[in-house]
Amino acid sequence: MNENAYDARAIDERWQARWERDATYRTPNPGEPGFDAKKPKYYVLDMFPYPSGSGLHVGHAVGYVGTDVVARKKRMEGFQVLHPMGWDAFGLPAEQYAIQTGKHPRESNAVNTANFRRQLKKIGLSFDWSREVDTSDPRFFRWTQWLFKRLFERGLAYQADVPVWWCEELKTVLANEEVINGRSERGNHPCVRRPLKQWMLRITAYAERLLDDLEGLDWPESIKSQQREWIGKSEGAEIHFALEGRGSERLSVFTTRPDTLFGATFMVVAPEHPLLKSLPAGAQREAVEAYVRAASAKSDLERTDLAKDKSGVFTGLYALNPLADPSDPRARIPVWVADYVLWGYGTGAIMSVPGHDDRDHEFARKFDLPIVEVVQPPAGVSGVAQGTCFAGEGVAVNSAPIDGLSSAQAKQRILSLLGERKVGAGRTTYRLRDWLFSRQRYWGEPFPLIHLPDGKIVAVDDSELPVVLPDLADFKPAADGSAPLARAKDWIKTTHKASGSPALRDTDTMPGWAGSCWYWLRFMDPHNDREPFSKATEKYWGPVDLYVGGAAHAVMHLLYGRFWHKVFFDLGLVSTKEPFQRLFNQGMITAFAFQDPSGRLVASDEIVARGDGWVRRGSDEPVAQIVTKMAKSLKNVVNPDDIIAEYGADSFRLYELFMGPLADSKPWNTRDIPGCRRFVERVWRLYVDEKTEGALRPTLAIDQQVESRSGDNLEIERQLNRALARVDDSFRQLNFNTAIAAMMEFLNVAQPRSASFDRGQASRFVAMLAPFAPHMAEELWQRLGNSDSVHKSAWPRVDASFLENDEVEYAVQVLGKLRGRAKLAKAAAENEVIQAATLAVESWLAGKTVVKTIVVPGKLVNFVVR
RNA sequence: GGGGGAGUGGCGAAAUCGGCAGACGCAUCGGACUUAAAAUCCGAAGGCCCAACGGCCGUGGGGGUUCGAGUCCCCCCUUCCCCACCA
Repeated sequence: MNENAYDARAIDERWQARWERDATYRTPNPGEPGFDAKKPKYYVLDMFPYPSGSGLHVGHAVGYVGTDVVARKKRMEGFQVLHPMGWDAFGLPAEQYAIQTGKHPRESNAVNTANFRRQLKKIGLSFDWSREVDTSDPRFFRWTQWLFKRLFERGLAYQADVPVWWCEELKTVLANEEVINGRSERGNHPCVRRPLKQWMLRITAYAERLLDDLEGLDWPESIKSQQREWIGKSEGAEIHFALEGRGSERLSVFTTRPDTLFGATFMVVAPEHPLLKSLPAGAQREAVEAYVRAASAKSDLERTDLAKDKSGVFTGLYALNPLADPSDPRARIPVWVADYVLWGYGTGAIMSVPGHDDRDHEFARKFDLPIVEVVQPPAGVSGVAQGTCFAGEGVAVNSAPIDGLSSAQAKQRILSLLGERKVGAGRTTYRLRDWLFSRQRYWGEPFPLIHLPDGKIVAVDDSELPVVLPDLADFKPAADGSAPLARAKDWIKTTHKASGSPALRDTDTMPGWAGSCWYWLRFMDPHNDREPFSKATEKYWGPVDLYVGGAAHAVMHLLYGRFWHKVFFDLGLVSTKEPFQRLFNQGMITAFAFQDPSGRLVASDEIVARGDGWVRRGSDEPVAQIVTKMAKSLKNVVNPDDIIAEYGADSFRLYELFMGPLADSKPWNTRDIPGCRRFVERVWRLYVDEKTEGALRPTLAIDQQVESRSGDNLEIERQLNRALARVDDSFRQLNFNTAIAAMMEFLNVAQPRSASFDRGQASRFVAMLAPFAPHMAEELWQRLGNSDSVHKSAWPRVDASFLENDEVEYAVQVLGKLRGRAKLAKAAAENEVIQAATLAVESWLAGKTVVKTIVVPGKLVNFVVR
């Protein structure tokens, strides 16, 4: 085979092996050999993957290719770049697989991570593999446990009896976030609520800071707003109502509209409210008990789905408006129970103001309860007087102490009245709940906690970490919900180091999120066996400068990670308040799928192209092309291995980026890849003559210094600088599609002028290409006679003097429509421009009067005529 | 119901500030090279009308601002993602 023919596989393999041998992408830490304190740092991080059994598909890879391009360019620009990769290895799927096969999850994890590592290496990603971490490795989770201990010591971890989501199929407790419409997020199995003793993390203590600190972050606005939504801060008041005939017992409610207090015509408590457990015997009590029983049997799905149709029962109790004149009959308010009031939010009880709250309005209509107007809407807006509900702000009416005040003033007034009488106060409530942090599962970090004979729970000594998982043959949770670790009888028994007394280990494990709450810190100092990471490395590397991943993690991972990070900040372990300075969501890679006329999906491998459409193989039935997620069931999943085998890693990388901006979701189309492959080959032929022996085209072998450029060489130089400027620009929005287009345009100019393409230009173009097509760039760089890696060379700089031509072409418009063109010197004066433009559109101006002339220098002339 | 995106050729997409819509690529068509094909190179191509010169229309739809709108404003439609009785 010809030495000079482009051979993607040989080039990929040669340079991947060389990079590995030379540790080209190894990044030293402060104090290590090779560390250069003068260089600025840049930490570019991918959301590390869960190493599933099915391997990477091209959708996972797009983000990794994007960050790789960033990392490579930053290195060339003189930054010390931290760009690591690892495995988020604990979690349910590995365990489910283990239950089915009887194989230890550790084994399948080793197989899966090996496969992921192999796939990533084939893409030519410049990770510093010496920093690889695996959250299921004891050397890693030792520190997850150590950090949990710090939370525990701070009182941020506590045990509580909570009604939790229990999935019978998975035999586990799930977090609120893992249950969607009453079914498990993973597997879509039905879930029910059930009280169990669980470990909770007090994330609510950080709600305010998690909200406030979003401000300074360079994150997509949509993610910030999702986090704000999730934290759900609302300001209002807690008001205590006395209960008729129940002595000092109070019913407390939370409201954001204390100004509507006098419009409360009934109260509603959640079915779980303790007040309901002490009702006097009688018909009301029986009705309430029946209602509560029915409500608890309902899944959340039913409770929310039936939202349109409100249900409820009168409890027989009356509450008393704390600010009303007791002789006013309106002061006596009936208390109902209804499941539209949620026990988990606020106080689990509300004052119902049907005139000014849509839900209360609906309830009042259904049960024929009185509706009183206490807020007069602005003129022209309909309200209670017109038989509708008005939820906005207006002027208080029918509310003796505040009549005539605006809603805002009225709120203040009511708050001070409540304060004076000690029947309420301002209160801020968050939708965010404490985080249910324990699982009754096998494949997770054991809690580093032990139970003493006196019932106390204490952490094990730091020297006893890690608490490793016992080896089990059966990983299944028990039918009663107890954890699999409870069956490891020898493992459970231990000794309290401080007192020497016997103790039992906690048998719960942490949820899949635990490792991902701090892994970016471990990457900074992955081999440290005295601490999770040293202060010096954190001070140097933190925070993450660019964090790239899917929007799927908008809330949970990013909120949990921020929470832990803030705790670390308070403990003095980290020097920044926030872990991720810039967050970027890559778009989803979708794929084409096909639908038959009835709308059913047809697997892609059953489709053949016919004419300008598609038909199902072996039939004339036309099918329509649609865009969907990549899914096994649609048989439209694309594996990068196959693409790389056919086209090479560089063409694969270029296509991933050329499809569109990194942030956009866009459909994969393997048929488009040859365009990128062709680009790669054309670049190759610009440097290498495939028919002759030399390593380079003869013109490039000569190192000619160009003093003053002219002709084709000048044209190439201009296009090179234009391309470089566009490539530089593409790093702001990570729309590398435009960078690649610019390099293609350069090629279209340089190729026909290859005789004038000089060595200096050739070097700069290879350098520019290096982040995108690193293998071929390295090969050409070497052929240009360099001994060091192109990836350690300096990023070329734009010479602005070549960005513009001396001659510019003006577009000439008449009444805003393009009618002609005029070539002019760049420096041409305005009257010269107008003169030339007039000439260019003479026939369009004939017989008309020019009433106005607009000149945009260097671009356009527009004549407004009559 | 609420929040956030998106809608541009047959397809993926470009288009700093409001200034030549469709760059770049795919597919398509034509040409060169070849015994032939592939590859490669050169060229055409938004739609409609026209023999042609050329003209008209055109960025989901309808209004508006402007000399000029894919871009700004108002209304509407479609679609994707997230949250959904949070008082």
